Amino acid sequence: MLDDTCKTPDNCPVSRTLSIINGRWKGMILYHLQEEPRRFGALRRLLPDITQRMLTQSLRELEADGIVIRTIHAPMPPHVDYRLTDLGRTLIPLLDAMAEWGTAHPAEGAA
Amino acid sequence: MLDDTCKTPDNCPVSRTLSIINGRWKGMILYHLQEEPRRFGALRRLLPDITQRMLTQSLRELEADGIVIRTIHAPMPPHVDYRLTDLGRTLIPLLDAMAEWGTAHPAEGAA
DNA sequence: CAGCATCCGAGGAGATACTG
DNA sequence: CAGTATCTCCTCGGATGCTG
Repeated sequence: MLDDTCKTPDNCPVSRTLSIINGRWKGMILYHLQEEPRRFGALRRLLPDITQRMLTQSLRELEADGIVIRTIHAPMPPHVDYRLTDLGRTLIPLLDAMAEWGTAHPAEGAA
Repeated sequence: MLDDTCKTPDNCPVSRTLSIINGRWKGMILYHLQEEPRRFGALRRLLPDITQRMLTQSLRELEADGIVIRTIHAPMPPHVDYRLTDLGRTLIPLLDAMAEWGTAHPAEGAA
């Protein structure tokens, strides 16, 4: 029974989980990091409409939450990649479930 | 392979799923509607910090997305309750998974 | 009881220019 | 290539007051 802990977002596990993947892009970034590490430029190509600013900011926040790790492979020319941490990997079933739900229920409310 | 459909939030099933439960309160509202229909005032008591404005707005958006149904049982004095639709009920496993994840991983990144 | 109308501040998010 | 710095807009969400 989580009712008692779900009076305010700060105490609610559901809200805390959501707060990690909130924002316009984080879900998609995590989605693209599921299979393999990706370079900054690779993510930009996978998400054509994201700005560098939002990609950097989103990755930094995910890093601060312990979800992704940033690895510098070469300083010059710059070569950085991002991969899921072990903690981040535990989110994969959740991402899969969301992808599945979104695929199974495409905008039924808007019909 | 969802990679091709996940270039922009509008096309990404993950993002579309998230867009339904986005915002500060929707996850918690849905959580409290899992078990039984709730009256407006009951939800306010379950979520002491939410404002009427945000509760109304969140419920209206969930209604527009086909996730909850608003039922007027008596016009005067007003008696309204909210319950999950069949579509809304399909979100329960997702909510459970999020609650479980949030419980299992309490702010590890902030450690 | 169950709302609606209005105002307002904080921060999410985009565009653009510059850098090691 | 992989960023940082600024500027700006706009939406989210809170506060308050009023209503059938």
